Amino acid sequence: MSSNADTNERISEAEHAVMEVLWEKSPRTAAEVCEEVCQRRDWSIATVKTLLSRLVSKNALATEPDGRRFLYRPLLERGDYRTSESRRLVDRLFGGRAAPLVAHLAEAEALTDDDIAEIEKLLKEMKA
Amino acid sequence: MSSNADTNERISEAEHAVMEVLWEKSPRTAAEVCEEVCQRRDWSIATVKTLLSRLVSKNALATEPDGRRFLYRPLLERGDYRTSESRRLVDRLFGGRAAPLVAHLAEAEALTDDDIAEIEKLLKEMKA
DNA sequence: TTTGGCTGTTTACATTCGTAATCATTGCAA
DNA sequence: TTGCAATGATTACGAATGTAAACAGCCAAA
Repeated sequence: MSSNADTNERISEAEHAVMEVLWEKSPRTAAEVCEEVCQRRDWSIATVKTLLSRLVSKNALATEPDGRRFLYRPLLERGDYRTSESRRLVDRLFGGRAAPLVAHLAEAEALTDDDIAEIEKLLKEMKA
Repeated sequence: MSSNADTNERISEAEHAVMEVLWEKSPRTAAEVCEEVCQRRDWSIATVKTLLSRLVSKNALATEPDGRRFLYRPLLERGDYRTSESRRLVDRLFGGRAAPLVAHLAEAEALTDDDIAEIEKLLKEMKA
């Protein structure tokens, strides 16, 4: 069912990159998060600290003190985030219906044969 | 195959609302666009004019003079926009694979039975 | 011919976002 | 004990966005 911390605030793309790191493993310090993303995104530690703060004030992350620094852990769950972002897209672009999205992906050839097979299997299982 | 005006610039959500109106029917004047969205989004005509200008400078709309006003028509195609936005989401949230997105929608119960039936039919047709 | 509306253009202004630099505190090494 | 290094907090600042108001040009009605 997935939980719900009241994360009404919207999470930006840069913030999302930080969330991904913490979803993968948490809790972590700011420095540890930086180790994971700073090279890839060409960020400085300062940037990471800013993003962490913003995520804390948006209630997407919780902190626990560890000596004189913080350990950060997600409050917002990855599944919930995926759900809300997916829903936003479907609402905005496909009138709220998911089927047209899949149709579109199919037409746009964004689906490989493997994807198609996989999705069919998924749907079959769903109905069972 | 869908065409390609070089619309590199990102289109914001408010701008997208304007695009939808013009995708539905074009060309239209600023006033006509306003008729369609101003109530719904609680915008003034001034806002619509700003958005139209920004879309023109982003190469998403073309104008043709009609007397002393402009008629606006889309350059960016709806299908292309949907494709790029969908791809963005899939890349950002699902590692670039569409199947996990569908799986997620299914798990999140964002798919109705009708959706599932419809998607199955679509996929079946695709393979044919 | 004057003037009132429309039109597009220019300017405005508060928020959010991306990306940091600086500041203040504090525990640890010398 | 004292100064440095690490860490969170505060401040910064330009670009994009949402949302408009002000302005300038011009056609049509009076």
